[in-house]
Amino acid sequence: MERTIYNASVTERNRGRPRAFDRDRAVLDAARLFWRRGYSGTSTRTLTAALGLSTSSLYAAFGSKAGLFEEAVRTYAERYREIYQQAVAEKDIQTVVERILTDSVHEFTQPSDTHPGCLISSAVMTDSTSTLDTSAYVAELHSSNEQALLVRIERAIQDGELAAGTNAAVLTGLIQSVWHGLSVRSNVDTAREDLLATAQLAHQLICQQLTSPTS
Amino acid sequence: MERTIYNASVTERNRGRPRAFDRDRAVLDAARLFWRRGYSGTSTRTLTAALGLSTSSLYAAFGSKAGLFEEAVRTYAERYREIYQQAVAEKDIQTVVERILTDSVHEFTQPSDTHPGCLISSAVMTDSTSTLDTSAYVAELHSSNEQALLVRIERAIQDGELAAGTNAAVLTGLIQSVWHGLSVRSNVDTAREDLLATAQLAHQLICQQLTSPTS
DNA sequence: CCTCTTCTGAATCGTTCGCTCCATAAATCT
DNA sequence: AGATTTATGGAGCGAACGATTCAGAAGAGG
Repeated sequence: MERTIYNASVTERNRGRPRAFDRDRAVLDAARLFWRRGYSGTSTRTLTAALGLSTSSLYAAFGSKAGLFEEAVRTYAERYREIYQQAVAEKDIQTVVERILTDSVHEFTQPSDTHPGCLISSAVMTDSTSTLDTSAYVAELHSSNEQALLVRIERAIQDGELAAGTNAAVLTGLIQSVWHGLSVRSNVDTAREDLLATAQLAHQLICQQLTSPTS
Repeated sequence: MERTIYNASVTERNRGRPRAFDRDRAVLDAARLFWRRGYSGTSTRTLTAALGLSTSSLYAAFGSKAGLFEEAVRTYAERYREIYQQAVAEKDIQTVVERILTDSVHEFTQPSDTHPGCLISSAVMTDSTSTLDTSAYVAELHSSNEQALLVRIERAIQDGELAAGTNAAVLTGLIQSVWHGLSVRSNVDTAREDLLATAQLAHQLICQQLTSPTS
């Protein structure tokens, strides 16, 4: 019945009084707050104060606190999906592994005023107060990324890029574990160069050993 | 002034009406709730309902919601500290790595009625509403564990157990990343055997390659 | 100009929050 | 036994929560 389509970045109909704040910017700022304080830990008053807008503006633009949260999550989730998709499209498996890890680290540790860290692994899953849809979406994202990587690794094994005995599922699990671990450490304190060094070492160990079928 | 020492597991003075619930058990149950729903996401009413006790009992036993949270965190944190300390005491570095990863996975994935998963990496850091003391404590714990591992790895390099060129700090960071990643994945959906396989592969890649100085 | 549409600010709704109070129950101590 | 100490259960406190409402402000279309 109600056709409240909380308009996305580009306003289609520009009649009426124009919005006084930058919508995309508000989503980014909100994401950073949600990431640092969790969903329940971030009140609407905190949001409106930090974003510099009033309650009614927030609800007019996003419908609800959960709506804003979901949009923030989706915005960042798609970045990680893109990283995976671009990575698995690489020609050799070494580059695939390297890009997944290092590109993600770069994404995790972007200059703080535009980036909230990895909202995806941490804040979402630990707060069941947030909408169930959102956690399902995030679970699907991880599963999707993992699946893409798994398929790519299986192909690499068939192509002889990886040793024949390699267990594709287990290797995928390891890379995913390192990825999640990098995400966690980026949220705590760890410097970008340290994370990159970790990514580099992981890439090196995985590729140098598994490419030579001397196992 | 007030000497409210919310008595720990063993009651020293057993005068007065005895407590009707198992205090330790309540801490475990509370930890599981905090882990799944976050600090702000877990209300005192949820806690009292799940733990089967009344508000006044909870506050008499733990002082406050934050007090119960802190005790839950510390309880589990000490388990991980112990895993690290026992692991770094092992004779050869291969066993050190293996024990840190596999023992932690076992701890992460204990039968669900007694275990909350890794409360430490996730729920605590993402909720700034929880006491600042707690996050500082958790940060110190991670730093302490990492330091213990770093020292052990440096010794292994000196002893020739690891290749001379090995960068101890980076290797420590990788193991920590895998550890955090295993923790995250245990919180989501991943089966114990998959996590163990990841731990095993990580151990294998790290040890087989770095022990032979053919790098 | 006027009308239509949309956004803004303030007040405020009902609910839930963490927490306290108090009368009562159940144990120990003398 | 009585006195003392501690735990329980229920009612309810003030504050903060997410969300709503509405009169007015500010643009666009005619």
